[in-house]
Amino acid sequence: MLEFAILGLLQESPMHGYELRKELTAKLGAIRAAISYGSLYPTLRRLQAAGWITEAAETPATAEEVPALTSRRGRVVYKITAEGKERFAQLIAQAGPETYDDTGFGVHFAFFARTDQATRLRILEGRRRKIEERREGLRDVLGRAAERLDAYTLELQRHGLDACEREVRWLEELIANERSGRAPTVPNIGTAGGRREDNSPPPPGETRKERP
Amino acid sequence: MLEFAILGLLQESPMHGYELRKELTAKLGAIRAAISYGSLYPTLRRLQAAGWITEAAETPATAEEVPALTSRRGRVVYKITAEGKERFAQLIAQAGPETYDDTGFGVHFAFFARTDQATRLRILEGRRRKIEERREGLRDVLGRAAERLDAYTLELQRHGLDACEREVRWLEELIANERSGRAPTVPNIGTAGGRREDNSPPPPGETRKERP
DNA sequence: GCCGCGATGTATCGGACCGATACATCGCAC
DNA sequence: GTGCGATGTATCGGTCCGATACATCGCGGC
Repeated sequence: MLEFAILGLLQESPMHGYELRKELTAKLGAIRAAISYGSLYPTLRRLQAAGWITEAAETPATAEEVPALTSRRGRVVYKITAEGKERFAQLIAQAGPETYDDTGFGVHFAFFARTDQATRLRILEGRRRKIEERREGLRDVLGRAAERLDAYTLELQRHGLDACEREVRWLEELIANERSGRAPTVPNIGTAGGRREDNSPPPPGETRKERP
Repeated sequence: MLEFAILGLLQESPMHGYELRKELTAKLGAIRAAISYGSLYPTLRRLQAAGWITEAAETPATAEEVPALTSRRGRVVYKITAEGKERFAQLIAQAGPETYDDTGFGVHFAFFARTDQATRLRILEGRRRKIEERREGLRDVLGRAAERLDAYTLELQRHGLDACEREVRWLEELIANERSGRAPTVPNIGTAGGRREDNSPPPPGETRKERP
């Protein structure tokens, strides 16, 4: 999951660890609290070892060989490699069952702008099925085993059931939107500078559903 | 978290691993999918080593020394010890910040029937504060940094914000309920048999809020 | 009669991720 | 001129998951 998110973010612009964490937190704020350095840095090292990202020099090589003492350990900027982009595409393509749990779905959804429409549809439907299953489970418990559970546990189930029903409706809307081609996709993705080299789908224009 | 849930469940009745997992899944179905054996069994061993649970013999000692071959490895039933109950009470009392994240809160809430009212209130308010913070973060992103993010990411944030607002309202209701003494607490907790030895609060009678 | 198969049941292993902790630099307010 | 919060990199122990292995039991189909 972290691997996927990092590769996705670094395609927008090179970043160092701290920045990466902030962006990740902003982008995934709806899903999870904040990713930990204890997983971020090891993952970065792993991705680098695999050749999917590389370190980019911070100061543009004009340093006159001076340091050696004070050992000046500046920030380490990472950028994605061609292999990394390939890897990211591959991770999108093989969206498996783990893509449908809460975190997995959220992270994939956050990068839907870099995902082709067919895969978007597949993921949305997989997620819907999973939530429907959870919903049925909760209904079963609330129906059959209600008297075995205390009032607080029941209230928890009710709240969970409510959230499930709500998410299914949300997913239905998104699926209908995808099918009709009016996906909520925004044109400009990359950072400032106007270079446009991502494989995002053709932008069919802003479409927002109005809330009644 | 798992430790807490196991100690809580075993206070209702002795159980073996498989059963424990099923009950856990039923009770926490609204929170998480299903707990893994890869964490359940090691945790059971840890709790046993700490003296908080013990193995209870499955067949009531009438086995006539026969086995030794076929090695008949039957199910292992665990029951909580007095120290275990103490540990559980202690875990409730020291409900810290980790109690307010999604999983932690859900698990604690599921055992509110074994939690005193003051602690229930403290946990509900802590959770509310945490969700309010997340909500503010999402509002910030949707307000200030909206143009930096693509339409899918924005939609994710909107959905998350909606869920936050809904949960805050839910928590407000629960808090008001607690304050007025009309907590949704059910009298009989333990398994069949009528033994009543838990420290649950006095049952003020079923109180259900009607949905308009 | 026996064969498969799904439910029941215990267990381990590698890997992902978290929370706490440590430590260093920079700018700025007091 | 000094403390302090933001920026920044890094490790360690521990929790939990997912895959996998393996054994038993009851039941229906052939």
